[in-house]
This record gives sequence, structure tokens and C-alpha cells, in this order.
Amino acid sequence: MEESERIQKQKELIEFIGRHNEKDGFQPVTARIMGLLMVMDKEEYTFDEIVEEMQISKSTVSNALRNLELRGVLEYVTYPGDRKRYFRFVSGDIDEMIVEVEKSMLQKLDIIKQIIELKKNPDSRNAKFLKNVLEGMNFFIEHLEKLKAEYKSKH
Amino acid sequence: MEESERIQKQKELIEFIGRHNEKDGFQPVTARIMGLLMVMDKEEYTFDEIVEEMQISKSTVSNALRNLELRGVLEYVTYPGDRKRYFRFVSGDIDEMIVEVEKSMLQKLDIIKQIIELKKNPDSRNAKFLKNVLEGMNFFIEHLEKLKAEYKSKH
DNA sequence: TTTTTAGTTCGATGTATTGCGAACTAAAAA
DNA sequence: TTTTTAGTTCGCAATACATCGAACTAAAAA
Repeated sequence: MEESERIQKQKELIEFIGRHNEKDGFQPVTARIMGLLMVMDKEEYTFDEIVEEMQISKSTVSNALRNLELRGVLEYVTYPGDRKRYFRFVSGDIDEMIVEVEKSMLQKLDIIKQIIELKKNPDSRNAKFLKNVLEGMNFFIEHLEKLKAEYKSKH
Repeated sequence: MEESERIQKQKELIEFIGRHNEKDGFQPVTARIMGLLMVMDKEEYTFDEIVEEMQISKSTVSNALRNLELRGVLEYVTYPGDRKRYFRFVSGDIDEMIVEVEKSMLQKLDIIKQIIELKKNPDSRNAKFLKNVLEGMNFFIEHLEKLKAEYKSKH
């Protein structure tokens, strides 16, 4: 693949990732900045470089970066003798990522438990179904722990 | 727990589920209708009962129900000699739910693969990190199949 | 001390979303 | 045939959201 073609494809991928992340609740500009920091060969951008690259206002970049930092999506580093911040994608580890998934599952699990507890008839259609889901999710979470251990021992 | 207290708690749970589902991209009213159909003892509601219960306009209910049906969240049944539709929560099976999870993981996996392919330097920070994630997700998806089989054989 | 740099904060504005009510419709009932 | 039922569709109003540009700020450089 030619260099210019590759870079063209990177830009298109940023746009695609942008639309994908919008569905995950990020706002358009924010979603595309995530793409930028993941996709491009340059993996650390300053504030002004992002303004330049994405053609958006300083205030928008400022807010987007604060958001992304708050959500733990990106971080910045600085270099001695250079006042600028260099923003980059956070490379969390797999372990943490799984913990996040577990957390969100446990939240849903808790809601399901509450629904079941509040049912008058514990054999109603919904109650039975939700108990089923509960059981499945519990099975899954238990084994997730094992899977995690197995993966870690291999890597 | 007293009957009135239980019902009060159900209402509060519907509100809580509503806010929770809003974060998953459902609109406020739609999110609360989901809660209603999951939580209450009455598990099948007619159009007018939903209008009545939630105090929202017919048009809003009409749109919300269409949306939820489209997304596969709820369905309706009818009874002979009764023109009304009875809306209820869909009780899909665990298997399907896992397939959904896999699908969304494969989508993200695909994006990650594309990012890596387009990197000039395959040993860059992001490239290395993403390869790591890729490996982890692949491991996970493989084992998910086994887990699924194991669960099915037990139930 | 003054100027520059690297952002942040604060209204303003345009656009999207949400929900409403009124009018409409197709099927069933009278 | 007329009326009722069970919703649907359409246009509007209110609100929320995303982004902007201008003014501001704190630290560093000159």
C-alpha cells in the first residue's frame, strides 16, 4: 500500500471510529479525537495540534479533552523544558478492562435481583425469566475469574 | 414488607431503571416503559394502560412502543375476542444474549485489527497495546464458546 | 516588568431531541 | 351505515446539546 493511501485510510478509519463511539455515548468531536489518538502514527498530540488537525475550536478541544481524561480514555504526559501537554491514549491492562466489564454486569445483576425480590408472584413469567438470566450471569462471572487467571498465567 | 411499601419500591425501581437505561441510549420515556414492563406484577399492559400509568401522551407511547419492538426489547400478544395488544417484555434466551455480546466484541475487534494494519510502525506504543488487547479478546471469545456449551449442558 | 504561551471559562447560537395535542385511519362493534 | 376503539401520523413548542468565538488566566519566557 502506498503511503498516501495508507494515511487516507487512517483518516477514514478515524471517521468510522468516531461514528462507532458516538453510539457508545460520546459526543461527535470527542469520539473523533479518540480515533485520532488511536489511529495515527503520531501517537501524542498537543492541544494545538488537535485543534489544527480536527479543525475545531480551542474551547471544544478543551472540553473534549477534559471529558476524555475524566472517563479515563486518555492521559497526558509532559517533557522537561516543554510547557505543552502531550495527549495520548491510555493503555490500560486487560485485567482492568475485565474488571470494568464485571462491574457493569454486577450493576445489572443487582437491578435484576431487586426486581425479583419485589415480585408478588415469584413464578410469574418475568420472575422466572429474570431468575434464569441471573443464574446465567452468575455462572459466567464465576468462570470469568478462572479465565482471567488462566490468561494471566499464560502471558 | 407491606403491600403498599412493596408497590412504592417497585415504582422507585422503575425510575431507577429508567435512568440506568437512559445511559444505554434509550430516551427517557422509553427507558421507563421498559422498567414498567419488567418490574410490575402486572406483566402485560395495553396501550391505554401505559398511557394511564406513565401519564404520557398517546403519540409518545406509540413511538416508544414501536422503538422498543424494533429493538427487540418487547413484543405484544393478543387474545381472541379482544382487539387490544398486550405488550410485554421479551424473554430471550441466554444463548442469544451471549451471541449479541460476541457480535459487539467482534465489531470492536475488527476496528482494532484495522488500526494495527494501518500503523507505519508495528512496534509503536499504541500498536503494541492494541495487539495485546486483540490477543486478550480473542482468548476470551474462544473460551466463551466453551463456557456456553458447558452452561447449556448443565441446564 | 511585560509579553507570550497554553490552555480555560463564559455566554451565544444553531441544531437535535423529546414529547405534546390534534387530526387522522383501519378495523370492529352497534 | 354509523360509531367506537385502538392506535398512528404530523407539525409544533420547549428543552437540551454541541460547538463556537471572545475574553480571561496562570505560568513561563523575555
